[in-house]
Amino acid sequence: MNTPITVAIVEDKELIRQSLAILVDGADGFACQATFETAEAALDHLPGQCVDVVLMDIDLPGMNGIDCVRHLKQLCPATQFMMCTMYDEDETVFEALKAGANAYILKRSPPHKLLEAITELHEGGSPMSSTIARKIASSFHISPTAPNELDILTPREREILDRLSKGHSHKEVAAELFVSPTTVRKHIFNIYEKLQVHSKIEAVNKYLGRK
Amino acid sequence: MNTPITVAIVEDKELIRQSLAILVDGADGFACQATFETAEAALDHLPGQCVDVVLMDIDLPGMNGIDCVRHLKQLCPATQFMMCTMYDEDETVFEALKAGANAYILKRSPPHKLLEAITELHEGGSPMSSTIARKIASSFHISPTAPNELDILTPREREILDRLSKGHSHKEVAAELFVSPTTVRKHIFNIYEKLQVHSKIEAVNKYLGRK
DNA sequence: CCGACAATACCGCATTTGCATGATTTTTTA
DNA sequence: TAAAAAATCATGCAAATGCGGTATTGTCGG
Repeated sequence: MNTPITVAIVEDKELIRQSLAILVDGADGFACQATFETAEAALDHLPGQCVDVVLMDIDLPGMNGIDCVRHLKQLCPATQFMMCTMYDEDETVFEALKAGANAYILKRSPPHKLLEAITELHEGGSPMSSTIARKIASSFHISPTAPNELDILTPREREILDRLSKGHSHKEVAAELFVSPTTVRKHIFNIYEKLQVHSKIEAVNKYLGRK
Repeated sequence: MNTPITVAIVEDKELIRQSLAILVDGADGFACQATFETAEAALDHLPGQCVDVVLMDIDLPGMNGIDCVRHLKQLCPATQFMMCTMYDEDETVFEALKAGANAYILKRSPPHKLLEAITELHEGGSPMSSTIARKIASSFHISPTAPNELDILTPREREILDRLSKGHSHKEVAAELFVSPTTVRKHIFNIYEKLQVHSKIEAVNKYLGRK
């Protein structure tokens, strides 16, 4: 415990902010260096003192915690951000991760779990409340409904669609595959019929599984 | 602890398999119902007895653990799979998640952590070793090189690009935004210049962050 | 052997798109 | 407030694209 992990807290609710500060400061090996009521206050003062870990509430008045992380991560790349929220809503989780957060825990976590999470985060891990982690894991699962659509395409059609998805034109694909441009156009036409679309972008979106 | 969590273990190394079985069976609330040396053996016998949780090694002789999960997940959708491996290589993590695994821990985890993870997994969580979780979290981060590209677009240009990405033509976008089609075309032209691309698909690929 | 399908290829037409040039008005910002 | 940036609109051309029909060849399964 030579040098304690320095922590900052961004949380608008007085009671929670104080509780967290006391918990962190009271524990061995941790030092609560600053607390802020708003995202704006954190943005003003944190860049100067770049702490190790920031506990960030999401539902703040004014700027929300996610946008705050997005900005702070630019200014303090070394600082680790732990989102700390009441709810486990789908969208916010992914937005927070995109913004640069490396941990996401629910406020209902027991105190010792919280301290453990801070340590893990500081050591290069990414602690997640398990329900949060499940959401993330699920987002990787291949959906069992979609794949059939692409199954009805022939290998040649998939080949062409793949090249279209990389931004190549009829002519370019034809040259790459050593066939006539009209052939490629015919294939594309067939692909559209099978996938029930009417443009390259719609076809590519289906191909890449994003609609 | 009314009904214990039933567990199966797939692991080729005798010593590790035995250790895990003893650990699980010895703990309160857990029951090790089967152990297998190979993926093939698990595929043969598991579907009949569908346990709650399967601990799956990845580096198996013959079929690897990831492909094994891919097949078993179809046959036993209710069973939860925990990948259990020595190394934390990038690709295998994501492949395992895609295959349907909901937990991924390193073998070096202490025994009590392992039991805790099994419980969490069974209760709907997705326990991950923290270094694994970091990899996953990082995969969501917007790369620090790319974002500038989209930042140089104006809000209006992003709006238009977003609609293009949904497969709308410039005419449709014009109608949606109540402006002239020529205006939309001008915007699109400006977008191409800023992103250094020459077609819709290339622009949309950059917009959606996949090149 | 024959029908179904895939892959190849062509013609033609209307529309969309990529690219160039130019201009006006509003908004932002220095 | 003056300069810069953004949003709006227009005209025009050549190429790419979407959509329709037609036809030949080869492969595969019944």
